[in-house]
Amino acid sequence: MSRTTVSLVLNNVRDIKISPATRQKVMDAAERLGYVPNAAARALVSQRAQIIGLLLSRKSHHISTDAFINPIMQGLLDVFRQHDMCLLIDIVDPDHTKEAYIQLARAKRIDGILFSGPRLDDEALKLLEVDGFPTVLIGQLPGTKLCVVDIDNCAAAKSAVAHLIRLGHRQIACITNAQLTYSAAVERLRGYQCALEEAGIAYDPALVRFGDFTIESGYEQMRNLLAGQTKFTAAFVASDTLALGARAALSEQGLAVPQDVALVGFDDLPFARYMDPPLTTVHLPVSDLAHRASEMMIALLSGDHVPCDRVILDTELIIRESCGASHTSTVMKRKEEKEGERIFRNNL
Amino acid sequence: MSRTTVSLVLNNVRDIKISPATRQKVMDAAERLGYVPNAAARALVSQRAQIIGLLLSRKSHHISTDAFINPIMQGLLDVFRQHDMCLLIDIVDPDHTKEAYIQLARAKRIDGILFSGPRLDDEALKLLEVDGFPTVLIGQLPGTKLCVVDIDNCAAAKSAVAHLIRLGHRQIACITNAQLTYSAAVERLRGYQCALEEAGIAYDPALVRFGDFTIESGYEQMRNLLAGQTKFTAAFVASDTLALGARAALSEQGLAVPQDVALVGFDDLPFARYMDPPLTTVHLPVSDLAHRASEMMIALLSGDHVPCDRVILDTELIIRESCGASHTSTVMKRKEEKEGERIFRNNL
DNA sequence: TATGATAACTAACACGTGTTACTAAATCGC
DNA sequence: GCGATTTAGTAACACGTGTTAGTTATCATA
Repeated sequence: MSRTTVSLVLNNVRDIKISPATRQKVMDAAERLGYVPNAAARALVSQRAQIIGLLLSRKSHHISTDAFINPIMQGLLDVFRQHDMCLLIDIVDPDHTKEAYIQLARAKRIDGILFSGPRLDDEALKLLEVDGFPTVLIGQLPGTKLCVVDIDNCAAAKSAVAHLIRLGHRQIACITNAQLTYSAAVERLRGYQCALEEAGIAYDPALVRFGDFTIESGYEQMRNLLAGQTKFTAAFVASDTLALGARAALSEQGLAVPQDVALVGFDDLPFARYMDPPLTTVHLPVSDLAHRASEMMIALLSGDHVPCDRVILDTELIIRESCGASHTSTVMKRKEEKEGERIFRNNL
Repeated sequence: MSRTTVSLVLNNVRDIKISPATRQKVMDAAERLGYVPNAAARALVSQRAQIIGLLLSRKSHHISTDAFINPIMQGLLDVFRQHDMCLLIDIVDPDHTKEAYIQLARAKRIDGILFSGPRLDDEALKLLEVDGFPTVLIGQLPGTKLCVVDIDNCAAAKSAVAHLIRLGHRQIACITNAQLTYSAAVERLRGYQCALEEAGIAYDPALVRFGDFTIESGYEQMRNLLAGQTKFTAAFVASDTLALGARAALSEQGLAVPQDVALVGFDDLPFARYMDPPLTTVHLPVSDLAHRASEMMIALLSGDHVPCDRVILDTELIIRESCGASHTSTVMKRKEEKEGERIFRNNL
């Protein structure tokens, strides 16, 4: 019984004639010995590592509180499992070696890259495009030909702020989710500006602050806003994580939400509905994003024609109580939330 | 100029004579071509994949809200980066193929396994032990010889509950962080029981509920407790994530924290200090856990003698306001938190 | 100049698999 | 009974690297 026979049997190669007896003998032996083909040898000959890299483009210390990562990972693994793919994770921190992830690609340690949260100033990303390395962006990047799976951050943010305007607010503060090197932060800020403009409200930089992914930054920036001269009756915080910190800063100053300051978040993280008051926020279809991204990657790798290289998923404005638009009684509010929540689809 | 010369130069092999001119020529060419040695070929010949697997032992849908994972990943990557190691992530869900992760090991796709949150009924783990595969548990497992990095869940839980007792509470409810198939859940429950026992309080199963990692389960189980006949004035929720849900259930019923029900959590997740009121909780040195675990793995792989195969890190009870022991004014509370927080070291 | 030592480089093997081309045995058609 | 076809199995190469042993050129020494 040769090595070849074993390979043929274990890989279940079609249209090949192996007697059932031999086949069974091979299976038995493999089972008995706990034999599993060596991944490196297999990768070497097949030119496929069967590993996809998920690259998180943000500072290392921002990973801890990033609630976006987990559902993405879960979604990816769900799909990968069905294709015998593995998931490798790495951080792309501008403070580290710039081309670290390019090396992963060139060494063929990974077959493809899912790139989350691209930065506008990431030069290495362009290298990937030149190399023609299979890449899917989770998030957008102006002027790239790479595959993209994302939401319309601008439209989503606009709908959130428009909602506040609809409720009568004119002085609306904004805290971005991150610095403007991150494309999502730029887009969400732009949505804020668009909503103001459409309502004929002048954009006032004194009401805008820049966060950096963390709860702390939400807290600090809200304190900063409150310490400023310009008054506001509502705030759009472009990340639920930061909204949590912002709310803490508000109640620390004795300000009630939504009575004194109406609050709207972004992301609809799991805790948003359990905040006090429950947070009005933009729902991000994180799970869908992950599924679409991973399926696009699989298609890219299998050489199939990729039908659409630009997927923009719908978001929804989930209206809870932090914006002051909900009027269900406090006691029963959460019980009826599913019915009580009003949803505005942003991309119809 | 042969392939061998290139290999020698690029790997910076010591005690080998290569003329500076040749050396430079090699470096230049590599730079120009963007050459990076093929990982699979390297792994095949060196018998090292340079990849460590982080295995998350919990149900797939519990990954989303598990705030423990991110800081662990961050800590691991910090250490791995210095050793040219990569991080591969996978979920060990009892509903999937049991031996999926054993295959990763046998295929030598990964050099070692960091196993987070071992379940008592995981049979495959014993296989790893038999195989002698480099493994470090993050969390404990009775009767294993594997390396362990963990905290003393029992002592930590005990100190939290003892604190409530010290404040005068006698009817103390408990919601576990997970089902009792997870060793950490068992230990935390045991800590709760020990504290009661030492104070001469009878253990009442009517005051105990079992969570499952999610905010929802905290919410549901607290509602369940409140709907029960047995009254309580305090609750120990063995996970901050669940505590968030529990607090929502309390305020939904018009119960104030800590006036009506004192609350103590576990984990000291980033949001704990920003809850309203700030959550008294047990601080888990997550970052340390990750560092110690990864360093232990590196030592294991380098064949060094591993000095200690069982590292138990200290926890601290962080006293904020949800337990009713803090008396700083509400307005200034967070500002003075760092000084105002009282800390009890659990393992001296 | 002959001898040995050293510097600089290379040919050849090993790693464990997938795959192709080939051989031997068995079966079939007439 | 004999060539043609099908069935079952194998030898040999390729994948891209690290490494060992070996081969020239260069140079110092007696």
